[in-house]
Amino acid sequence: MEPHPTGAVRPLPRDALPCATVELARFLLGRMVARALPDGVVSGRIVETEAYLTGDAASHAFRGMTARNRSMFRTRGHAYVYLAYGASFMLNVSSEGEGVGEAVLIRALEPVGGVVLMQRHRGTAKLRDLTRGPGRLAQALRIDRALDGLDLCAAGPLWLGDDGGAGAGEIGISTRIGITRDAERPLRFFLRGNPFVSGPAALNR
DNA sequence: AGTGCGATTGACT
DNA sequence: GTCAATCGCACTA
Repeated sequence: MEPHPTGAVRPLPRDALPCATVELARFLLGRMVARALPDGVVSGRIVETEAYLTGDAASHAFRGMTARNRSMFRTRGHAYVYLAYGASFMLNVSSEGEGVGEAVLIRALEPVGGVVLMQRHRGTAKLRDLTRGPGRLAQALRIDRALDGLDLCAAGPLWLGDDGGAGAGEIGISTRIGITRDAERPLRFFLRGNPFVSGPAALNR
């Protein structure tokens, strides 16, 4: 199917999302994230994800539910947004059922719609610097803690979508980036060869 | 109440 | 390639 001519991003209904976290992380590759703002809609294609699982020492939910991570425990398709290193917001999609603390981190997008807006938000014109990395894409889409807990399966300020474009392509797998505990698990997924994937080249093969 | 530490980024050598 | 900024949060006492 061709991308919709107007660039519209149809929301993905919840029952289209795989329940299992690793399956969801792979499923989301090639799908869209769309953000509605007063000046227009900004969107990008997901090219890199990571899974955070139950019993995973790298996960924020490892020690149970807290005020920060409670959105991870919602049923699949809800936003878990948190601030990392005091400066960068991270967008996750909750997975599994209500009460299970698992999620998929969106690590990189390929810019699709509203590039001029993204350039303004990021303070750079360079396409490759707009949404390569979880903190960068959050800034490009103006995602912050106010969106934590949002349902991403319906049109609203932020949603997951399918524009009918780009089939996923070949999926690469590696260890996750920037963690120290449970660092050897192959839970990072990316579209091989896509220039908007973050991380060191050695992990992108 | 105090402390240590990040699911990162951008500036710099 | 190296490295410091920055602050909310979870943990200790």
